[in-house]
Amino acid sequence: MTEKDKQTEEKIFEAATEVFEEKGMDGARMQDIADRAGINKALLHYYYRTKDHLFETVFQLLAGKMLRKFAPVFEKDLTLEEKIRFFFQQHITFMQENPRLPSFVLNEINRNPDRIKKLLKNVDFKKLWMKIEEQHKDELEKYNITIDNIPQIMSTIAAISVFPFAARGILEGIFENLGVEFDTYIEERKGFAADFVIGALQSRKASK
Amino acid sequence: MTEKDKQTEEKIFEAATEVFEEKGMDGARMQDIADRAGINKALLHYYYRTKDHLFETVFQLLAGKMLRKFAPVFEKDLTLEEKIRFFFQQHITFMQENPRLPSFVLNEINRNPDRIKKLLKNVDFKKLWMKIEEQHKDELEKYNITIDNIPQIMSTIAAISVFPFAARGILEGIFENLGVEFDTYIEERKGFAADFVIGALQSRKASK
DNA sequence: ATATAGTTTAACTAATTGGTCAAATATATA
DNA sequence: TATATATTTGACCAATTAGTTAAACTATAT
Repeated sequence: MTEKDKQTEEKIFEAATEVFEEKGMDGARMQDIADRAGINKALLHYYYRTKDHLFETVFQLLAGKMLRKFAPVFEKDLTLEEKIRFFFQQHITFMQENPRLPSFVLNEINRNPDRIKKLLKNVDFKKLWMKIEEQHKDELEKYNITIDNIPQIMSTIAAISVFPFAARGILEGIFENLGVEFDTYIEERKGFAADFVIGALQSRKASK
Repeated sequence: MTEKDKQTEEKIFEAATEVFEEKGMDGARMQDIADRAGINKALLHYYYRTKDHLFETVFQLLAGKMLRKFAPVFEKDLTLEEKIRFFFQQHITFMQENPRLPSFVLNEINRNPDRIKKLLKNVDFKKLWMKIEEQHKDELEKYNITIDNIPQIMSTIAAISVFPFAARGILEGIFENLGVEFDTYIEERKGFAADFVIGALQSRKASK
């Protein structure tokens, strides 16, 4: 009972994830989700009352999963440069396994910005910054990283990691023209991104 | 006649642009577009037979406009570093004026990758590379930029420019937490992005 | 075995939505 | 002015879609 129950609920969740990632909230059809889960539409509504409810459940879990991928970086006992390498390695690998996730999450947040608030309400960014500050005091000074420029730097790191997946359609279109494989490009990117960012940070030594 | 004709067609196009950018193809409603254009739904269908036709018209024009913004960079007679500064300045300013465009275009291409082919079929990237190569031979050598790493470098530049708009919802959510204004962040970004990329490229001198 | 509670289904409903049509109105042309 | 042509409208249609319902089925506990 509980066994079968979980099986069905799990099947629904996986099917819904697929369909929502492919088609988005508006493009997704409950019938399509039911079909992929191998069940009947009424059963779908039995488990998740409405499409909105199902979407919200799927979205919050997926978006949370994606955002949490940023967290372990702050915990590890590594130098700043090692952390940057570690981050790109982990984050890009995660997106290789969930290639549609970034585009889906970004888009649905843009379409309804309130959704992000629920996810971020437990995160205290000021505290996070203080943590980094005491962990990497001298490195931050060396690279001239301050609370004032951290939004630019962090968003740049995120951009370099996430953008290839968010813009996959365009990149694949261009790469086709050039004879480049997207998968190869992504594999290379883990190292390239780290080198690029570390290089840029090192060049900041001079300033200040 | 032709006057009023153009007025109506223009009004429809503008309304459709707004609605499609906000809601996407699937979320957009013909009634909503008609309302915003101040006309009747039947008239909408009189000018653009179907929703698909209207969408395709709007999409091709907007996406083309966005992609063409990358072009002038290759024409100008500037040093490579000047070109990088010029690009971020121009491109980010353009997106300030069309803030929903990047997310819209990226998303609709991911949802239907064939759309990009029509846009790129007249662009010869190999030729473009050869052009850059002869314009900036020594600079490319100095920064160790080759045909092999150009996809990584170009996509990184695009990422740094486009990502803030594609991820605007999330960034605004985080910035709120930090007391940072998105508009200020974007204004700063024009310079920051150029410095960051040039710094990263300069650090590549050593390699090779 | 049988009563009970949870599970699954086929058939149905109500609302939304893209698209049509015939009639009305404005505009240009002869 | 009269006629043809282009534009605009309100009312309508057919298809799709989220959600409901009542009945059938299954497993478990007594």
